[in-house]
Parts: sequence; structure tokens; C-alpha cells
Amino acid sequence: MKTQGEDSSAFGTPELRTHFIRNRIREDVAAGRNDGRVITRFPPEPNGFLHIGHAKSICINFGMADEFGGSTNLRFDDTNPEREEALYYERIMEDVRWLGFDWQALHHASDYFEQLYGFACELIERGLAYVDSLSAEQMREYRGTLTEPGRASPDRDRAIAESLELFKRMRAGEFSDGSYTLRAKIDMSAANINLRDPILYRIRKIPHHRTGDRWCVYPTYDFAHGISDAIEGITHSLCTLEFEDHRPLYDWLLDHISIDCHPQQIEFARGNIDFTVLSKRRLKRLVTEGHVDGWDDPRMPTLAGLRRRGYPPLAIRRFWESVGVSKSESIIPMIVLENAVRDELNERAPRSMAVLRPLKIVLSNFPADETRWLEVPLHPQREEMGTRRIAITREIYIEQDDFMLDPPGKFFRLKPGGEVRLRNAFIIRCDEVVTAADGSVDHLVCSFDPDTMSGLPGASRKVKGTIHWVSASHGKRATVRLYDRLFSVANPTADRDTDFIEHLNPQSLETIDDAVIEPDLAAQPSGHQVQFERTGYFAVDPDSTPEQPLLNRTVSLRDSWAKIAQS
RNA sequence: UGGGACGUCGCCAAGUGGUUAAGGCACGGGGUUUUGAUCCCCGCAUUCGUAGGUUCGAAUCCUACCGUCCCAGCCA
Repeated sequence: MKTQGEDSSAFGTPELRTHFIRNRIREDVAAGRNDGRVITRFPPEPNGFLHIGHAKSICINFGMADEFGGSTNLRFDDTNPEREEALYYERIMEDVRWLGFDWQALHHASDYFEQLYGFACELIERGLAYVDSLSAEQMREYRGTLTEPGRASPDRDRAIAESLELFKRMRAGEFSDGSYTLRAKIDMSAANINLRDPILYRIRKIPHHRTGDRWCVYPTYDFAHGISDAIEGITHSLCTLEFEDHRPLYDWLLDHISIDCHPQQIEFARGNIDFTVLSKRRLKRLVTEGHVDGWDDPRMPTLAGLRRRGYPPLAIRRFWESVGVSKSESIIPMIVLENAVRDELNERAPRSMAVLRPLKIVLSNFPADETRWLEVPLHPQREEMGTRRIAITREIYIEQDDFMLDPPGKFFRLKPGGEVRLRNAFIIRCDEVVTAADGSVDHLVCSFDPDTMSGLPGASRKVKGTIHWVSASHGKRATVRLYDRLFSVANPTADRDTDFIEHLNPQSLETIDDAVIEPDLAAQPSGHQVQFERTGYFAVDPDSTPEQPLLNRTVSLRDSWAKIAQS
């Protein structure tokens, strides 16, 4: 298996941080356990899109196997036809690949239904499972509570032959949904509720998207998961903390059936991120209730959304690697993720200039009919990326924010009578402010100093500020979408009495229709990433066309001026 | 009130009886810069949830307490 993790610079520092899972696997390999093999699996349920939280699990599962020369299986945990849909399979595979990982084998828990059924029969034969006729409600009563032990079902001592017969008839479709279940016979008084005779099979007369109507009994997660791991020869079954309580059951099952593989389940803490939600249920609500524009809305923390937003997959991988792996629950500031994205994009995004909110400038001493072409670098620190040509003309646009009539002292940009450098060009002076009838600034008349053109000796003259610009006649109109955090509070689900929907940030999307970009950019394909100098990183949206360019802001640049201006 | 787990700098997180208690992000200060970006320096826990105890020596061992999370789906 080859992944991007093997790229030379994939993880800037050769030293990967140590964490308990990495240590544990290292020990296992060193001790020669499993003949030194490391085989993991990533087991999504096909009932929604993958999000940044899943990416952590993907990185750990694929990453560990990769690191120790092992392999990883992608396995769809499709044991519940009631909640799963065929359309998700393809999207999930696409997202895993997008992150740069490839699986050794593709499996489905449903591929093992026949074997699973066989193991269930074996448990019955050994007197370790029985068919129960308790209703869901009765079962809840019999189960006891957190502090009181449960009671044995009247069917607990059903004869083996009878259970076997009933289980066959369950499979044959002779009984209705909910009338019978198959339960493991473990310990109704166990302090761990998962061991109070957990359900192994339930009747669901619903067609399965892969097995059709061949089955009407379906195994539960607990029964199917560990056995599927064992069937595939998984060595390390890495999952999240909420399954810690299930490990005794995972082990019990594998200890009581005839299978010669016993993977080790190891649990790690999920990674939460502030100002967003990471649960399929909640994300689904955002989509179905129309609060966002689909699973791949760039504001969504789904991998599909982040991809459309312009997040590089490598940034996501480095982010999780930098966060580390532990067992303590954490909420990671969104800014950490954004910085990982900035680091990655700073390295390789070509530079461009774009004016989001145009203010026209007339260069009074620039010939009206002249276009001067400038050869400028695509990246200030990486010459090998080459150059681009941009046009400068008598009329240009600058950013409205880069001009102030009466600015505070620390303002380094343009003001009446002041000078500023036009990036990649020359120094201009603001000679005249032309106001509109309503008193607002209509445009500026400026003169430029030809001696200060980039490349000329006079270019060394220093002025306080440098601003970006685009030729009014050569620039192209574009729509730009500026995204902000989806929620206005750090932890939208903290308060159980308030619907998280109420915390949605009404300003999470701002669409600007009359931005002006360098014309070459309009022809770039969907997904193309650039840095608009002084503004941020942007990605060409899939809906963009050369006639109607559409760009999404991935993340802004760090802005220390914003901090100064605020205070 | 049962069981499982977790509490080390604002946020993550190394550390498993003897270290000046790593590192990253954030933050503060300085330098370079035709992006107030990037980059580069420097600073940033006498202290490890609390209280006792063991020890020549503890974040690391013991005891008690406090706090947070998960578990009573025929979900995963």
C-alpha cells in the first residue's frame, strides 16, 4: 500500500510524536506478536458523510498500519438495513481516497452474514446463546438499571435444541419483527450492562441494499464487529472511547467461538473541534432542514465540505498528527485546523491579486490608451514556481479597506495626500478624492512615480504600505464566497436545553458578486487553489465557469492589522 | 448510589521514582520583508485536580476526596 504519508515532506519533521497507540503497536511488533504484522480496519457505517472527526480515525487506522508496513481494510459496517443507504458507500470511498489512503481490501460486514450466522449457531450449541421472546419493553425491565442487577428472562434456560430450531425459523422468516431475539448468555447481574445477555440478532424484515431479501435476521454491532475483525485477521482494532465498555463483550465473543484470531481493541478519544458539530445525526439535520446547502456545503465539517472549501487533505492529516492521540476528551480550537491549512497552502498556493470590494483609482499621469505588462512571481519564496503576466492600466481597482479619509496613526495604507506602493508595480500618491452625490468616496485620482517601478533602481524607495490592485479594464468580475464559522458559540451543543440550531451563525456566508480577479484565474479548473495576496486562500468552486468565475475562501491570511485596528 | 475512563501552561500533549516538567497552537517582545502574510530570534508551568502518606528523592507509588465524560437501543 502506498499513500501520501510516504512522500518525502509529508510530515515536515521526520520525528513523529509518540502516543500510546503508536507505543503499543511498536511493542507488539518488537515482541513479534502476530508475526510482526499490523493489520487495521476503518469501519464506517454507510449512513452519512464522513467528517473531520472520522478523518482522525482514518489517519490513525491507516497511518499506524502504514507506519509499520502493514495494511488496512475498509469495511462497511452495514448490519442495520433500517438506517443505511446505498448512496453513501461511494461517497465514503471517495473521501477516504481523497485523504490519500488506499485500502488493502474492501469488505462489508454483510459479506459475513453466513459465517456470522454459523458462529451464532455455535454459541447456541455450546449453551452460550438462546432465543428470547421478551418484547423490547420487557427486555428493558429485565435488564435492570445502572445500580440494580438485571433478572433472567424466562427463556434464558430454553433447551439448546429448541433455541437452535427457533433461530432457524427466525432466519426462515417465520416470525415478525421484534417477536424474538438471539441473546448471548453471559451474566444478568454484571456491573457492565453490555454483559447482561446482550442481543446478538434481531428480526428485521427489511431488504438490505447488498443482500436484498436473503436475510431477515441481522446481527448487532457487538456480534458482527469483533468477529468481522477476526475473520479479516485484524491485529489492532482501533476505535473510539465509547466502545471501551464493549471490549469485555468483544473479547468474550472471540473467546467462545471457533476462530483462531483475536484482535486487540484499543480505544482513543474522539477529537472535537470548536464552533462546529461533529455528529452524523446533527449534520444530517443541517442538511435536511436546509440550514446549509447540502453535505458538501463549504461550511460543513464533512470531508466533502472541506474539500469544496479548499482544505488540502495533507493539511487535515498533519492537523491530526499534530493534535496527537490520547484518551482524554478534548475540544481543539478551529484555529489550529486553520493554521494547518495555512501552513500547507502557504507552501504551494500560487499568488494572485484580487480586489473583493473595489474602489476605483485613476492614475492621472498614466497614458489612457496604454497597457503595460508586468512579469511577476507566482510565489515570493519559491522562484521555481515561475511567473505570471499582469496588466497595469490608467484605471485600476484597489480594496476599499485600503483607503481611509481620516485614518488612525498606525494605518499604513492609502490616505489623502499619502503614498503607498502598488504590489509588484510602483508607488502612487493620492492627489484627489472624488466624492459622489451622497458624500461617499466615488474614486481617487492618484499619480504614480515611474522611477519606483519594480526592477528599477528607484524601486528601493521605501513607503510604509503595499497594497494589492487589479487593472480595471483587464480584471475579470467574479463571485467570491466568504465563509465564517458555522456557529457563533464555541460549543453549540453544550447546553442540553437549547437546540444547537439556535446557535447557527447568521453571518457564516457572505457572497460578493463584484469582486475583480486577474483574468487568467477564470480559466482555472474546479479545485484550483490560490492565495489572493493580503486577503486569503481561495479555491475554485465546482460550479465555477470561465464566464462566471466562483471562488470560495478557504481561510483568510493571519491578520495582525485586524488586531491593531480593533484596539 | 453500579461499572468503565479521564484530569500536566489559555487549547492540545509528551512524560511510567532522580530531566532545568518535551513539543505544537495561542499569547507577548524583537528582526527580515514590495503580502500588516511567510520566515527568523527571544520569552512563556519551582509546577503536574485537591489533601494526606511512602521514599534520601514523586507528575510518576499508596490512600481519601473533588471534577468531567461514557454505559440502562432489538443504533453503531
